[in-house]
Amino acid sequence: MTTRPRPQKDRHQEILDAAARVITERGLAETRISDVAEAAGVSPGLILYYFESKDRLLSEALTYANDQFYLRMSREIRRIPSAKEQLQRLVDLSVPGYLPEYGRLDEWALWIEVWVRALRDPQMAKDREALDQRWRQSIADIIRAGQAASEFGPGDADELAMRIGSLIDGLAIQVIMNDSQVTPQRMHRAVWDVTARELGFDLEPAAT
Amino acid sequence: MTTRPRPQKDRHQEILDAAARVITERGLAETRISDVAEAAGVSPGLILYYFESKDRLLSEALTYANDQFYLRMSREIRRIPSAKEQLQRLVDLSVPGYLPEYGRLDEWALWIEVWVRALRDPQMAKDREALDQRWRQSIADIIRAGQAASEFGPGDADELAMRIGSLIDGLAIQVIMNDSQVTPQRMHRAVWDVTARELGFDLEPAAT
DNA sequence: CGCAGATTTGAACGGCGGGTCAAGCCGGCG
DNA sequence: CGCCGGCTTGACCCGCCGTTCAAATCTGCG
Repeated sequence: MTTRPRPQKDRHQEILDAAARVITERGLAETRISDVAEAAGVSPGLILYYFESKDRLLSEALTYANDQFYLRMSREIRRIPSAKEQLQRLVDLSVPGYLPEYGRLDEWALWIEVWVRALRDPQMAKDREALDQRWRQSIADIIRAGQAASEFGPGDADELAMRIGSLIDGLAIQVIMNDSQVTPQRMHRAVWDVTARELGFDLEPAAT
Repeated sequence: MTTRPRPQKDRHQEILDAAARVITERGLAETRISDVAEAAGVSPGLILYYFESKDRLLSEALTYANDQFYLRMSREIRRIPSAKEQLQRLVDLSVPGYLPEYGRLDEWALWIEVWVRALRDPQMAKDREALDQRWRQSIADIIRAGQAASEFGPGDADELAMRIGSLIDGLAIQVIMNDSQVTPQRMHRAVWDVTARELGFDLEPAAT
């Protein structure tokens, strides 16, 4: 009770990581406890020792993975000084498969699993909303910063963030699905183009 | 062999309809054959008499349902003479829950199930791409018609269709998820607003 | 009416996989 | 060194559900 806050945290995280990997690979529906155990290099029984049920494990793994994803992106963007370049970087990172070294296609696929699950699982619904809100928020923050620095034109930052974020979501789906019409490059151009128009700047630095 | 083209088609469709209803209600993952049987008012065995496996049944049901959805919308829009009003109607119908009498929230949810499944099922991936392509196509057609009639400004209709369609998708997800920030009204305004700007017309008829 | 084939039923099978548990293991502490 | 409690194992249990199948029913036709 007293000194047990973080000792087993390792296992906890290891399992969540393993679960995220398995879900990415096999899909939520096809993920078995034994798969996660194998991926984590432990016995199936141990999984249920750390998580009270398969459902809880999978839910936690999904939010955990998306959280990590966000944190990684967020950390990187925070370093960049100019708002416009921050936004540019955010767009680059938001296009699945655009930067080869980053964000493999499958990571995005986890979002879709989250959505499906959120349709029925109230906890997941709540988590999803929080995740999305934070995402829109960071876009809005960049926009506000850019407006303050006169890099962008005026406009309701939250509204603009919603629009840009949603456009990204909608296009990302097609890209993840490997749609023959919607390639990463085409998505990138579209997003950046619309962003420029909505924020009222020119898009000289077209390529990255 | 000779006179069997359509006699059992009834059952086939009845079952697909039932399956779509059950999936909408319970979610793909939780749908059992016996649920579909019950919903269709037949015995479980019969389901497997008409469909070679649960998987096939569910896949077919998903594409079938989305197909119906599209057909319904398409049929209605074709009646409208002006391109701008066609587009307006399309937007109205595309916002989940915007028109109370139409397109219940759950119908949209089927799309998400399609996406998840398409990630792993090649047949479903192919169907999904066809469905999406047709959808973008109809938007593009309206745009082209509007441009020909000088209702809209110039621009690559396919590109514009992709952008508008994707924005709709991205926003619709949030609305389906019941996001507290993204209400149907707000989505509607955003879509129509962006559409107006991209197509270069004014948005006097704001409300429907 | 009686037969053939298609349709429909529902009981039964079989495997899969989530969850349980009794038994070992291990590290620290007295 | 030996004990204690948390950690870990893997075999086992058990219900669920997709699928099969033999039998019942129905349909139209001669």
